[in-house]
Amino acid sequence: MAKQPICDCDVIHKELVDDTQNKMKSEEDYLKLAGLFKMFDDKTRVKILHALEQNEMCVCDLAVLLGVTKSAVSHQLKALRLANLVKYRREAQIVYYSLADEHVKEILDIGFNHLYE
Amino acid sequence: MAKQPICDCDVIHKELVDDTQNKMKSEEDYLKLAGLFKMFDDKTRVKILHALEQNEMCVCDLAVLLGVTKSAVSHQLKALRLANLVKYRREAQIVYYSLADEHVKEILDIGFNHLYE
DNA sequence: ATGATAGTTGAACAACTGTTCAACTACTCT
DNA sequence: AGAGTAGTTGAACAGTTGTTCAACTATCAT
Repeated sequence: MAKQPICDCDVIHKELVDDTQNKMKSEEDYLKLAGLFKMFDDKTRVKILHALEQNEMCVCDLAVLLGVTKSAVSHQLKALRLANLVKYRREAQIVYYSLADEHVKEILDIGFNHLYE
Repeated sequence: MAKQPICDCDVIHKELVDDTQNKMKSEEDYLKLAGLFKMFDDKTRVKILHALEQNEMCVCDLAVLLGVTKSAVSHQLKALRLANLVKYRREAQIVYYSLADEHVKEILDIGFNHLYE
């Protein structure tokens, strides 16, 4: 049996669609953008990022602060590291994490601003 | 058998943790913030938002533009509506969607900026 | 009223995500 | 070398998410 078509309707505003099409970015850009915001879409991750905005801290500090296991924190930090949102330095057994750059703070701020208005 | 403790280590930097604790926001705030960014964490949704930044469009236009069913678009638009990120007006059978406010554009822009540097 | 088009909704399903557990590595100290 | 602490990793599991399908509502034209 036939698959359902993508849109079972006339294209009502062809010019508008074409104009928009031209202004759109690449598939890859949207994927990257979604990937970036994905790092801010989870309660634990935003807490980690906001905490690191206040102070550089180690995995254990964050685990205690957030009330989750070291493992959970470490997994999330790995994701944040891969997304280049946090950086770290090792001092003996302890690994200290901090925000990678000002962008992270900017994104958090614009988000908080949106909520408080 | 006993549950694994949240952190099987000494709290190494108690003062840092306490200081950070004081600067943190409420549980609810982080939930809302994550909820906001969740609307930007999906390829289809950012495409919809970026498309609506260019032009006001109806559900069918978006479906054709993005190559997904009307249903998929409608579901996502509902989520975006509930998050107050898009608004709409009905004209006969056709429902036109557009961005709710400048904040959405700001968030998209800061995201794109982060990618292009 | 009937038929046609635009849009919405809920169920179903597959794919993805976040947490924990358990086992591991890395480093320090004795 | 051996014990102890900090951190990482992969498997497993439950919970969530995005899409489609099918059935619905809403509006318009005849």
